[in-house]
Amino acid sequence: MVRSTCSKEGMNRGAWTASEDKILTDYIKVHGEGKWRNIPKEAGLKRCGKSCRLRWMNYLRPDIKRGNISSDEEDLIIRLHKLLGNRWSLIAGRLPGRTDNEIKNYWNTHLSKRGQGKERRPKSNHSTVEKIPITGRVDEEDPISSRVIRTKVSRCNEVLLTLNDQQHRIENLGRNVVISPSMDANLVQNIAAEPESSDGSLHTLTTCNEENCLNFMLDFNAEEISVSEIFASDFTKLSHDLGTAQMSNVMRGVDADNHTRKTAQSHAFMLAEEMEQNWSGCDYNIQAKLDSDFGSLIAFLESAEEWII
DNA sequence: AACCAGTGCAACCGCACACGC
DNA sequence: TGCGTGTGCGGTTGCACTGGT
Repeated sequence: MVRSTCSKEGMNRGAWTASEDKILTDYIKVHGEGKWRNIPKEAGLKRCGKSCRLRWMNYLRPDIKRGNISSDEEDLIIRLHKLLGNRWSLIAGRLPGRTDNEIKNYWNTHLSKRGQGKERRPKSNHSTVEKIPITGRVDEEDPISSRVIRTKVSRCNEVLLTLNDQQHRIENLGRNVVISPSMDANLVQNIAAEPESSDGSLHTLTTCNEENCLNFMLDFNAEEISVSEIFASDFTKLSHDLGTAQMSNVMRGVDADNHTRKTAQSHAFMLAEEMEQNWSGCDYNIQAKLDSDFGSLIAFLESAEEWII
């Protein structure tokens, strides 16, 4: 197999020009994304397909939010990195309008140094004043810039949290419900009050309030919780779409079609793309303003960190 | 003014995965 | 099942820019 490369003869390399950007943007507007390899030929660009894809994904898409990383976003990046490691696309999926490349660069230039105690705060406006990219765009005013950058989660190097601490289980309920140490006592009461699932293997809450955005962390008839799976799943959306009862079944692995647990998990994965739009809101009736409210996500991360520790 | 080191980030590279045949 | 292709991802590189000397 001949791998695509951007070093072919006759191909442009380096920074994109405004005209190249326009050609690519116009082409994608008409034909849509995909078939990147064909784009240079059909659009008349002297760029390789991968380069076109990268340029579009990272700079030309209308939903890209460019500019300074806010303190909330920075905090989120730090926490997510703590949980997920260098899985930039996954992290980017939780940051509306941010791309994996941007987050990766931000981490490498700012946050990793901070972790090493070498961080220097911006010494001048060099890094605090937003630079207008030579060929890039600044779309901060774009009303749709808050949309989540969709990143596909395909690689699965799972981060597994093994919960050996039995105090984190409500054994006396006779169910495998994993409880975060920080979980609200009322939530635990809700669990206790919840009718037991038919097979006793998994429990889900049907009540959820804004303070307790952790119920989707309840797992799953297993000793382990896969963080990556949680991040790649959309239990909230699932529950919203399917209804609470069906959601409960899906999470239990016995959905309406009597699919296996594995099927249900795959189901969650398949719906992962929808997750980014509203995953931070656990309340079935609340569509959180993801772009401005990181509270529930941070609450979850704090909880997850406690589990790890 | 010229040079140099540090910095930020766009772009590239190579690998891995998903999917269709 | 194996292979080829398309795509996504993370690591790395290269270059423009800035501030200090």
